[in-house]
Amino acid sequence: MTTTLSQVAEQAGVSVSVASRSLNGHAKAYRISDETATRVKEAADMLGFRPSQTARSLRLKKTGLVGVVVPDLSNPFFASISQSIALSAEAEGYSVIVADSREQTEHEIRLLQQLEDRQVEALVVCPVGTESKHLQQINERGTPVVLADRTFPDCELLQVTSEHRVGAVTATRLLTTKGHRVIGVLQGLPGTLPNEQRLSGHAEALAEIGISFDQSLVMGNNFTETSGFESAMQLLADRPDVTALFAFSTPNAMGALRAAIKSERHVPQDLSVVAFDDSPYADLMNVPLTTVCQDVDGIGQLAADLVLRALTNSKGRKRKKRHDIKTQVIIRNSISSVKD
Amino acid sequence: MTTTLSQVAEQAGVSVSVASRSLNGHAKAYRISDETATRVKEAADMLGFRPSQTARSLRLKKTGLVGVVVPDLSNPFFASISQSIALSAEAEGYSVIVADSREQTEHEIRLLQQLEDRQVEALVVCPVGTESKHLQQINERGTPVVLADRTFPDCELLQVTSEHRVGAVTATRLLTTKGHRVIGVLQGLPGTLPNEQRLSGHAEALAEIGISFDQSLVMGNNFTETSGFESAMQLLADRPDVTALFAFSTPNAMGALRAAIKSERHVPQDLSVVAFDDSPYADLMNVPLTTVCQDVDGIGQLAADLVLRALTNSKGRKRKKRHDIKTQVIIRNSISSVKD
DNA sequence: ATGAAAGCGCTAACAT
DNA sequence: ATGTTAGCGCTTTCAT
Repeated sequence: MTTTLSQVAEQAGVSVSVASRSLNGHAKAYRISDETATRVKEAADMLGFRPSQTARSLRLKKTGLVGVVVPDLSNPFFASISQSIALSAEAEGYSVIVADSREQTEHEIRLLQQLEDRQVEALVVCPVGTESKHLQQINERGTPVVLADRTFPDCELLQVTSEHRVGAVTATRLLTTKGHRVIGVLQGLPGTLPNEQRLSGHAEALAEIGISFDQSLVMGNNFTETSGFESAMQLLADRPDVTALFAFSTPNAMGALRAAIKSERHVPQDLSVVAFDDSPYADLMNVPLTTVCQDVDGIGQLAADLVLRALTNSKGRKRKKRHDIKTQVIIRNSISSVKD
Repeated sequence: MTTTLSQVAEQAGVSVSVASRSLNGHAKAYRISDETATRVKEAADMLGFRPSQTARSLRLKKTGLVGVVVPDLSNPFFASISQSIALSAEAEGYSVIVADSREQTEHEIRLLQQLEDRQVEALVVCPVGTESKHLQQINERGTPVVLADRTFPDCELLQVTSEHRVGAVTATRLLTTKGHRVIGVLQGLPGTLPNEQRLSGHAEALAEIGISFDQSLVMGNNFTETSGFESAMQLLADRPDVTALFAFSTPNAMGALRAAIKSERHVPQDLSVVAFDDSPYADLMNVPLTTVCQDVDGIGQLAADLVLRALTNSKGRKRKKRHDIKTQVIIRNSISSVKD
């Protein structure tokens, strides 16, 4: 059914080695006569020969495969990152295997195992959970690993993420300068670095004006809309003195807007909202959202860049491990001054 | 560095065949003593043996790979489809290679070639362009191809898409029953089946009330926001008598909303808008959008199902080729009665 | 300038 | 119950 190299060789009346060399452009390096080379190429064309990548991979110990593991491919943030990797990889002749860990460490581990078995040459992972040991092990075993978004402190892997702390300081200042003093926080997944750094940035901005951080104003367990909605509902019920909300993700913020509607608070008159991360349609919302937005493409492209560089370059090169990508403030209309 | 089967065999003091059979659960089929089997497994564990999928693939002529080709992975619609395939495939032990064709046929062809060379066992493609020949050829050469979203008439491939025509009839009726007679259409990519079927459904709904379809009311060249915005601007300028817009995608609709703002028309008072396809936040828009929404997960899951079935089942089985997934109307607040 | 043959790591048909 | 060996399709060393 499928044509093999030896059939091409036979058709062209040469040996497999000559056929291989002719087709791989090693013709002159092996001083194969032009005439022979052409004959081989014609035979290959005629038979519709396509070299088996599987056989090649085995022989060359090079699969041309890059693995990508994300917690939720339907989340536009991770979809964009996957796309960046895919486009860069394709341009260099690599293919990318994507795997969706469904936010669960056990799946992540299983998928990584699978990818390692397939001998991907490098991995980009947006990890779940708070442990990086398994990732470091893979890296030590020889498959370069690049972390994106969810990174780890004290970790020797290449990492790309946003300036979460700085961004959160900015966001909170946006509120405090308008006089807000009781700010509810709709957090994402506790324990993840982005979440903790944003919390710490928030606390820092509060400290600047002499307010101490109040843990009871922090609610939520996930970057999802459900978490945002439920946290906002509870916060608005428990703490009627809250005048502003800081949502840690776009879905969190959407949940907050729904909660505001449901509890009959007008944004921004009765309640101010600021979100970490932007949605493409944030300006078309019933309340145009003020956001501190991440450079998603920047993160994806840098991750892609690092991973491909890891493939090409001398393995042992020393280079910067952590990369923190700047965020950008977009002022819209979801914040008002507190009235006293 | 990496352990091979023969090292395991040596360590366990058996031959490679026994090692292979023990580890693949063929122990009893080959009446290998339990004791031996255990010894092999222990050796494998001890050495951290992981069978090379590459070698396996070559030997078994089975790569365990499924290819997915989409026009734009950052589009939530295609991201969801890719996710469905990935999740289903992973559950069956397959891995998926995703490729992004950037809406260009030439890229699509190149990527498909690449995937075929990698000997993926099946393909799900959301094709670009109006030609299906290359896809049919792949299918005939032995790699089952399932088409999703962008399908083709008179095509023998398995296909999954929405009921575009029916959905469009519904959408247009939503407008005509409110008295709208001059309806602008913001179309997507002309020539694609979803686009043409929606046009035809639109014309059909107009015909029902004795209006003939006016081609000059149709604008746009893409499913993007830019296309939606520009088409709406032009339409509103050229045809001041337009009272309603029918947008063929969520991004098209967002463009329309921006155009409405820019040209100082209030939706729905001065202009009604209906969109084909829903956004998760459509209800939080400044104008909550009335939509005819596609069952994205339904499409993805069925496509995944068909493709995995094609791998498992007897190849020659006769089954339904085309699957049209129902759409659902979601009434919100972007349509008003025409005032006369 | 070309060919023979080894071998990548694995499975399975064929011994014994 | 276990071992030997061919071979999947390719690249490359080592002849010639």
